[in-house]
Amino acid sequence: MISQNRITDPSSPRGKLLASAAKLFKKKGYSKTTVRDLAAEVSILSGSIFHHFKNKDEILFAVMNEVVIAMDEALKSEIKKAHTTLDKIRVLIYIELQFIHGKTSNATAVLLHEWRALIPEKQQQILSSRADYFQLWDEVLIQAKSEGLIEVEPEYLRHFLHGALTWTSHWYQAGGELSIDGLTDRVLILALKNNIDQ
Amino acid sequence: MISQNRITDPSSPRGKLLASAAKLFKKKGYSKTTVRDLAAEVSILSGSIFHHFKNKDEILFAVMNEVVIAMDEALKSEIKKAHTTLDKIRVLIYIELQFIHGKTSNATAVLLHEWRALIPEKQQQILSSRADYFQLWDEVLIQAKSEGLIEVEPEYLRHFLHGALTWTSHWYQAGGELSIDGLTDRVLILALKNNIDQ
Amino acid sequence: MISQNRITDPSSPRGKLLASAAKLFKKKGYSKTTVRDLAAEVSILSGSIFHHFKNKDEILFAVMNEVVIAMDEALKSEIKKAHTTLDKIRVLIYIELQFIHGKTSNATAVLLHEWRALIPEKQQQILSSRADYFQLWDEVLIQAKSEGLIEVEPEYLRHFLHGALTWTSHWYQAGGELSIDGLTDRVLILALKNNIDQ
Amino acid sequence: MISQNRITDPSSPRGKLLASAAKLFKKKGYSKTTVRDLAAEVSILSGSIFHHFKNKDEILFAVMNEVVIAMDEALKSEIKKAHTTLDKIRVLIYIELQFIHGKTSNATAVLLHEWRALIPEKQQQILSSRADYFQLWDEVLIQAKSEGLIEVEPEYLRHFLHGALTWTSHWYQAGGELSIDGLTDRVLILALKNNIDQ
DNA sequence: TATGAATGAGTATTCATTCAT
DNA sequence: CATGAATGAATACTCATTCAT
Repeated sequence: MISQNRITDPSSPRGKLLASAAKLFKKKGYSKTTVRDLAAEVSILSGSIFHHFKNKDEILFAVMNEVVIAMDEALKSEIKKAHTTLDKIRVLIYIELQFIHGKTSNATAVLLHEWRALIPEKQQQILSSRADYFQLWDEVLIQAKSEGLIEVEPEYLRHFLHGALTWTSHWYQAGGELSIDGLTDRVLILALKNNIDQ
Repeated sequence: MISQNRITDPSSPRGKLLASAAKLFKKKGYSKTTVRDLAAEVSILSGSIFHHFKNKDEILFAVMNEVVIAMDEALKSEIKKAHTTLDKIRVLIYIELQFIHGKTSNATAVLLHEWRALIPEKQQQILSSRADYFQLWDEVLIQAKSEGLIEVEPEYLRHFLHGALTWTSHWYQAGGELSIDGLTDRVLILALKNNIDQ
Repeated sequence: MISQNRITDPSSPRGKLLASAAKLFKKKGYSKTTVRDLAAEVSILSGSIFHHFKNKDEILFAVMNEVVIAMDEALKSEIKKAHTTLDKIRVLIYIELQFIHGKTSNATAVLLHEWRALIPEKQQQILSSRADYFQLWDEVLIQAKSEGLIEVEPEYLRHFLHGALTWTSHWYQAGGELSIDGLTDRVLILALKNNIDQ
Repeated sequence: MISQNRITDPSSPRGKLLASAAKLFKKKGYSKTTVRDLAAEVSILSGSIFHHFKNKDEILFAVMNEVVIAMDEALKSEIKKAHTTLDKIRVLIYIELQFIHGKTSNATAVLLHEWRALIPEKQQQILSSRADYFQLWDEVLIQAKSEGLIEVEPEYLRHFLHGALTWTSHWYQAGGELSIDGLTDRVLILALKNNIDQ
């Protein structure tokens, strides 16, 4: 589903490093993950990390940046396939949940929860990469508002949904009794103006 | 509005330390706030901090614990004054927003965003203090469900709302064009099953 | 048995402090015993210690000095009562064991084992107070040598016996199957030239 | 004389660190020797110490452990070469004096005098390594007792001699008028039952 | 590219001591 | 005399980063 353009080959040393970094940053937090931890995870010595990344910041940035690119590409690709505005809203929610709970959950968690660990300069870079993604959300929600599908102002709704979705990483377990589709359905109910019976 | 039982007197040395800690932990993050930073903020020397708290962990815990207690007391007190279930749902949302964006916003931000920095043992303590607060939410939402006011299962809805509210700290600015009351209204729309016209 | 001249009254605040200091210094070592530990032991606050002693060094010095004085007085007094040289040697050994394992064992242990913790200047003071005590040992042993009671040179023998006696604090338990008298007998055997049958 | 199995190569960084640690721990005591002192002694920076040892405790342990191993090996090897029980007793004393006053005097002094500075858990490890050494002493002394060479019970005698020998570090100067052989002779006189004329 | 020893600035924490009350 | 909050220098230890091999 997700195209891998501009994404490091996961079987390369750099790719393995990024995957391990995402895993450890999620598990222990960025600041508590040492470069030595990371080196140990990929069975090299700490000094060798710096042949692949200039410094620890760069690793965090790369983890985040790759997931940002992947999310944007995935959303663009899936939105195209959706024909009604309702379907498009569903895609917005579903893709985000897929990233949070699917194969890229580690990197996505890092993007969402280690934001402040990133140095401000690089936060800006990520934000501008992420603008496209939010733009897609806004387009769909503005259309939905004009169609009377939603009630709350699109910008506010985007923030509300983003918050609700992000927070699922703290309580939702993929593989439990509630599927990601089921979860998507419930979030959709929140978003929509239920005036008739949807 | 908020009773101050079991809360450190804010004019005491300990109280000042806690307020400054909340401010700095919010601004720079717990792990990047040094004990020296904190001491400088209250114009004492770093060693003197340990006259008031056994270690840095204890400070984070105290900041969180006081806000947990205050939230619980505030919610209990306001819920009592609300007569309809609809009013009660509004109170759930309003109180949380008040804590996130009002006078206790620093401490509340720390509670919500520095969770992982807290050592696991103390996370447990906070969680059990917080159980009361969540219990209040559940009681109201279960009642609302039985009255047909909401559609999504109460537990899921609580998580969605909690996420949406928490996330407001990243984008909403109190004092802007949208008041906290206005913000509360919008969140309420999400929560409710709008079958007639609310 | 031990006269209390020049020794602090044990029921006075200073006396209680010294007794507690001896106890703690023996148990935890001087450097690991904090002024706060000591204050807690006598139920005062740490700042109050400095009304009784100028600094921590002084406490260690006082503990040592009092036991040095007491040992000297005890030995002088008991030697007088011994009539033969053999009896006197026995007294040398017995008194030392009595101090190491009797009521003053804490302070004696501190004197013997915390020597290096004392600042050099005060080590000199203790050494000169202790000269009298060693003088008594030397007088007795020189006489013993001239009578053919011992074989090894008196000065060496004094060191050997002193080492053997000091070391008993690491293995001998008063109140066990071997009494202090029994222990004295065994040390005496070492000291004496057993040419006939002692 | 001393085989170096299981002993760190003294020319390696770790070996140099251990030698310097032994020297400083003897001179100033363990607790008064700072990690910075130690680093300065080997001309590295304090942080680099922790490249070789996990913490300060480990350094003390390593110093003690190496000398314990060396003493055991030296004693085993020399005891084998002694044919009579009398010779063996002499070896017990001589080896201990060699360690206390010979090339390994620093480390041996640390083993004997910094015992309490070692954390209890590691004291146990040293004690169990040291059991072999004491076992050799006991075997020889028990044999000596059965041959009528000594009078005092072997276990007590071991403690007395150990104390007397340990104490020599406080007064005996190698290279003075009394040689280590001469010192050994004097201690031997203490140990033996001099019934005829030895 | 990988190693691993060394760096050096930084961290939380300790503790004897002071002093206004 | 006692208090207890504050001091401030010192401590062990951490860790991202460098660099000769």
